[in-house]
Amino acid sequence: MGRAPCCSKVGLHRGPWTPREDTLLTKYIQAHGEGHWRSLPKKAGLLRCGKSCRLRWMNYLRPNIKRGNISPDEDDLIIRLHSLLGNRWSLIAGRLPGRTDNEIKNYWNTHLSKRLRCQGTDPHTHKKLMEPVQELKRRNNKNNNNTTNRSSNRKQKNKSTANVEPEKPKVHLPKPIRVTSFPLPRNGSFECNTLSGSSGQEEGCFDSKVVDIPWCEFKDGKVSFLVGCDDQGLVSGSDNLECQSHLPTGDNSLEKLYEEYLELLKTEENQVELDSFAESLLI
DNA sequence: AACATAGGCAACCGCTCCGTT
DNA sequence: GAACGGAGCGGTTGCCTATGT
Repeated sequence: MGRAPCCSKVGLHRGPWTPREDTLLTKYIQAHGEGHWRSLPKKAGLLRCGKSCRLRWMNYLRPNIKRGNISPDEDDLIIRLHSLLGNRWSLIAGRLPGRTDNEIKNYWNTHLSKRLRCQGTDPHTHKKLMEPVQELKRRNNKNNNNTTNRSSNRKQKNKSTANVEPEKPKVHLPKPIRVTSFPLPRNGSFECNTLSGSSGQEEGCFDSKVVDIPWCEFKDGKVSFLVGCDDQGLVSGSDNLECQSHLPTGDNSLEKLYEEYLELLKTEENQVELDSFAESLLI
């Protein structure tokens, strides 16, 4: 099913955004709301592709975006979520208030995967490696790897990993349910008072009619939730349609969320539930 | 001080999903 | 059911900065 590119690339700006472009985009969205990305640039007076506008807004201009300073708690949560969900950055980001999928993806690739390797854990499978990989000192491969440019270096890196690990068959994982006509900010707030779409309002949340429940499944007439949908802000339970799923946004609440998550992981029963849920996502 | 290289991150690309016609 | 368009996602790239020699 071929399709035309999302926009004509002729005459469009690319590369880093200027403050002026940021302002134009922000003002337009403040006035007209998100969505209609394809037509937005023209209306906003931007010479940008709609996708580019969307990305810029989602990752940098949205309100309540946290930048940098990922806390150790967040680190740990990312690692645990990755072990459950794999590279499904948007889902992981959805559990971390104020964080974007792009930021988490970058952070994973540049920090966490290395750290895991150093700790003797395979960052892909989260299983123990035979022996921990020594932390690579800067430029320690100068003698071993005489690549002169970055991209070939990267390609080399990819090749070498491909040699180590058998190539995984491409599996198309199910996406989270999108029952929305309005894009929900993924910075931690989503609402699901009921699945019929009536929404509670939370301070700081966008006005939304959205139910975006990445970790819930319908099975045998029951609805099961994993994280973020029960009255503790975390996991589990069936027949829990009246879930309170407001993810906390404050520092303490993130801590609380994390503690509850750990608590959940401690119990074998819940671990099984988490595992089976994760499996259900992968099938 | 100058250069080479690795690290980090913003942005792009291509693909898939979903809703509409 | 097919075609199409909008939107979202994950992988990859390219540029700037930091650091080592």
